[in-house]
Amino acid sequence: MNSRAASPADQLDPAALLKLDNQLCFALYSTSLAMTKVYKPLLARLGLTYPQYLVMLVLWEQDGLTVSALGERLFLDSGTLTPLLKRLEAQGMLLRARSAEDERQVIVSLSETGRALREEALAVPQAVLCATACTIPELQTMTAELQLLRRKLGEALLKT
Amino acid sequence: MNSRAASPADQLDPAALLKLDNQLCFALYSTSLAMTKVYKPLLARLGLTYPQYLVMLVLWEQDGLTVSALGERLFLDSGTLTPLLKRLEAQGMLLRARSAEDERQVIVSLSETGRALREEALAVPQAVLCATACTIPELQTMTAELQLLRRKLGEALLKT
DNA sequence: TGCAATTAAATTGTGTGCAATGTAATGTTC
DNA sequence: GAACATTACATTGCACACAATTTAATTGCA
Repeated sequence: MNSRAASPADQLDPAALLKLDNQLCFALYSTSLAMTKVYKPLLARLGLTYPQYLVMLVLWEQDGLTVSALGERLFLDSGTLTPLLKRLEAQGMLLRARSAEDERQVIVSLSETGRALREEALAVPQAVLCATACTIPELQTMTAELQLLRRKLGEALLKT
Repeated sequence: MNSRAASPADQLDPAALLKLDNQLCFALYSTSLAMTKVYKPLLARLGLTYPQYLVMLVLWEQDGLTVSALGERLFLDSGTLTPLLKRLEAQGMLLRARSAEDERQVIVSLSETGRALREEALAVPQAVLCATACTIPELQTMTAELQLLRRKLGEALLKT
């Protein structure tokens, strides 16, 4: 028998670590999916999916970014962004144009429609805030914790 | 001018709420994707994707569940699970069989291979724990917070 | 200058998520 | 007990994610 006391809740026991409800990864994964479901009806009114909304959020902050700059901001690659941006372009939300200085780059810029959509989007965070049933400080704390975790995971990935 | 002081960090300002880095949803979404990337090489050795791993975690806890019971546990529907389970079955990890009592139900049970895979999987949480560079209590706290948020979002979804 | 190495997007292929629909089995009601 | 509703799963279609590869433009360097 171990010198350390064993218990069902013991988080260092490999078997306990394997339980679904003890795993941060699953809490993260399932909560992220739940969040997307909350956004879905709100964004449907704007004609956007959740990843498309993220792209618009970035462009509303800074217009005229390249695909790779968008990707760095969102942690997504061209394989995800290229078709997504094409759909947004087809909807008339933005324009994609090869850069004149560097023909390899594609500059993504908002259309008038896309820029105007920001006004409609201003109501979205409030509605989500309400759905979370959390206070602003609670949300800020959790956001900061997740950003820190994301950074640590990113660093771990580099070492791989 | 408002009676309340305005500042760039003001979280009640609709424009500030729309900033990408102020949004919990994006922290959640991007961190969940980063977590999946950390799992990827670890699970590749087991021949599993991350959602497939989640199914195996559930079955290692309780074998012989129906598709809908698996779905309730993982917050996924049959449109996601059916093809995923078929792939796991094709890999020889599990068996799918119509229930004798109720022919509408499909019982999912581990194969010997699938049950044996648990031994290999025991090392996975440790490796992820290491990648997070967090202490166990930190992870437990964040997991509990996320589970609470998931519950609140689930309740908000019912009201829709 | 010439050309290999690098870089930026796009493309391809696989595997989810999920809404909407289909199908077959089971319950329910009169 | 026959018609109808409900349930459980499967299927279809669309939109991500992302690894791997391709294509085209730029850079670096001998």
